[in-house]
Amino acid sequence: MKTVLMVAEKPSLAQSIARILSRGSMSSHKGLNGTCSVHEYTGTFAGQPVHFKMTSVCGHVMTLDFLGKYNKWDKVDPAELFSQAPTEKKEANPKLNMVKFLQVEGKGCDYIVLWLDCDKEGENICFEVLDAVLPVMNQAHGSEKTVFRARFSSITDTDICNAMAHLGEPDHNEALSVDARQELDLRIGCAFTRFQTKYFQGKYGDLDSSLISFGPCQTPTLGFCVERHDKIQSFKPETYWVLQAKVNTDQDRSLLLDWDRVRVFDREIAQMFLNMTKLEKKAQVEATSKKEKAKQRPLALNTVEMLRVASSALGMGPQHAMQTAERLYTQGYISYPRTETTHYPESFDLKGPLRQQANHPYWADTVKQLLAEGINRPRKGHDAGDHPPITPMRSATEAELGGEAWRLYEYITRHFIATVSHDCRYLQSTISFRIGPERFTCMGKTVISPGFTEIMPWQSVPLEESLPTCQKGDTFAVGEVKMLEKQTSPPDYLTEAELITLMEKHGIGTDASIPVHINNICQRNYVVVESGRRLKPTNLGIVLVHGYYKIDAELVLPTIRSAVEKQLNLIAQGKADYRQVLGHTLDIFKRKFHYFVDSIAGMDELMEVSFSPLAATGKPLSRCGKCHRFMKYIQAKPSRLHCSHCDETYTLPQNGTIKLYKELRCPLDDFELVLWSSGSRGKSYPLCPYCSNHPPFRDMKKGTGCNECTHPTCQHSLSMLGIGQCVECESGVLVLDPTSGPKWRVACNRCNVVAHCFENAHRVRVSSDTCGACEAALLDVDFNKAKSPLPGDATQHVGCVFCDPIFQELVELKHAASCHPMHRGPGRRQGRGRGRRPAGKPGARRPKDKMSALAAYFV
DNA sequence: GCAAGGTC
Repeated sequence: MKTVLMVAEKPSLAQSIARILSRGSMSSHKGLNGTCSVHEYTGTFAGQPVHFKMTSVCGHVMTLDFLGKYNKWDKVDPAELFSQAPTEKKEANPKLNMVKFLQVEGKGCDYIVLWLDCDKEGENICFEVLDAVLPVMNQAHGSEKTVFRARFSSITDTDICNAMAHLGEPDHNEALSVDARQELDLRIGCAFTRFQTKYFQGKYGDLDSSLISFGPCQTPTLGFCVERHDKIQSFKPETYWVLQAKVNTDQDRSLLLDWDRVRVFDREIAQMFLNMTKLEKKAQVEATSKKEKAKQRPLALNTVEMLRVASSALGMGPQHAMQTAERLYTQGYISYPRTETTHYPESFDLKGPLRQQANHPYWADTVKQLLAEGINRPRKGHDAGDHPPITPMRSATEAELGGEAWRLYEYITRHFIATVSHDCRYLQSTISFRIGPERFTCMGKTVISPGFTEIMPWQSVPLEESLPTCQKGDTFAVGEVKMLEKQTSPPDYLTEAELITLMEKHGIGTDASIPVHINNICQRNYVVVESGRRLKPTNLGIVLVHGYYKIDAELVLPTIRSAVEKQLNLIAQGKADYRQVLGHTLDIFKRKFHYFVDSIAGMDELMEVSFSPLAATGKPLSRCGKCHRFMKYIQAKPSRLHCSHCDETYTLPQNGTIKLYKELRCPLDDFELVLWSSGSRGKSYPLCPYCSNHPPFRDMKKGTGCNECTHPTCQHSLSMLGIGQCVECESGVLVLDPTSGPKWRVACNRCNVVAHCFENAHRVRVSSDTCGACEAALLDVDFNKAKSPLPGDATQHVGCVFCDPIFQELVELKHAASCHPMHRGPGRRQGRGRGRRPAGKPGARRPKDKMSALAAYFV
């Protein structure tokens, strides 16, 4: 029997589609990556009995990047990224082992049916899948077709079966347009980002952003925020005047009337109108009207709308809202949360999800009534052909979900119930009055039937006192007419919800990527989220956008993205050649880039106003090994040391504090060492600013401290302070923290394992001897006389922290003990070693003299 | 260290 491989875009869809096509009779198992499942069943295909294997990828299989050597920022001129630098496709998520997985499942299959999402990205993934799988599939017989594309617009039985019955072919042009998009985004984004970052970070010390990024989506996103900022800044309040009249109604109440002219900007004129109306004692009714109006129930919920409401009503950022929604989805509480669709397919079972809510403590009554009286069909929305609108699938309580998840779930559920409820109907009454020559109006709303506003009370028509019943010609006594002086007020900063709307309107990002772009401009310190989730641009954000405007406004305008997308669509439609469009667009941006580089002084002028030059930033901290002058410690990200005499910058590890380390110097370069420590777990280690940026040994990585330095004799090095292999990670070594006394600690030099060793010891040294059982270095400990834990009056003890019975009592290496060879039984690891020996030479002792030690490291 | 797009 032949085998048909079928591939969907994500595991959840593979399952739903397989369930539909197999009519529920399939057997499933997890694939080798633990994420994707394989669903198998038998059926017929092209008139023959076959075995079906339905599985999925996880989004894109591949991602585009430059060849490794072009990712060295110091070695490559960003201008090269436009053409010279070759790109390669890499596995998007190496942990998933997607290519291998597809090949294992695809081996020996005869046909492949591609069930990827029916958009351009999906079409592109089709070819990524084919690249992986075609080489291992059975060869076709003669001219027989083996590759098929299923096109579907919803995940319903009829649509899926229909797609299966009318298979087509993958569209190469659509896939190519995505290839072009990827290459453009990569080359343009990286070139501008690297240039800006290096240029400004090399000049200013208080920029407070480790990355000054640029991108075709994030930059216009920032642009929207700064545009609003500029409007606020340039706003000039204007004074205006309003007439307000009160009339006394029969019921001994008064009624506030609005002036039909709304407002005037000339005080004299307002005064004139006031004088004229003041003469009049009666207000005459000129007309009355009553109109029945409806407030429409909401459209079914899609991602972008959910994100808007999450931000504006629930105070949840889009990134966080998406994470929460995804959790609700994987736990089965809601349907797939990433969808553009606001329309339920005809066949969608609306009553099922509704019934689920019939006993919910908060809305059981509303739901039961709807079920009894019949639901209202949801309004006709937009069908993007991806997934049904976001729908609650299972009832849940606040206690079950907790906090944030509950609030989002509650909103989703209320919204869903609202979509099948009736519109809110109300009566709008209007009375028009004339007082002297001026007209005034009074409006009132009374609810006829609340409809969906019952389940969405925040949408309800506000309760108002009802208007008096009257008719044309009636008169009321004027209680008071007064003139109010008011001022126009500036707009406020853009809310996140408004930004989402703007992005959607201009086609900046997609439902899945909008949260990412907003998050990016926050993380890069271009904007900060203020109360009410309003986005206030920082100085850096403002200067960047003003700089783009000054040099080349297209770099920040939302129009450039859509112009590029138009070109890409031509590729997709087969009306333009992929190479030509790509080459042409890259050429334009290359010119823009060179112009930007040549004109950067224009942006620099703006930077100068807000930021201080490197030399004027920071506090003197440690001495440079070259000129022996103090270098300044620049705290703003990326934190670093700057020697203004040598004009050199030395990057420091981030997210920790830096202190001078006892004025000790590195034996290799004479730089004064600094002590890096992280707050949370009390980890710290000395670090040479020069070695950390220019590692002296081949096996020392850039950006590391003395605890990874393999200097054979320096008292701060891994060689001297290392004890043994880390208890958790594979490559790390536990290193004594020489500054940690009196509560002595050892810490892994790779992962974040920190272990407490001894208290009440005034000195701890790492001995040159190793443990006979596990090869870890022995510790030589001098305890305080008064508090020594040792038997008798002894204060000194030498032993292995893992194996010595006295030390085992004291050392909090609980985790370590359980996986130590002595307690673990026959294990994989041989000895613990101390990591400071060259690998592959078990049992090799540390060379005793310096020369042979150096020789060992320089081979 | 960089983009934007999928998805987990």
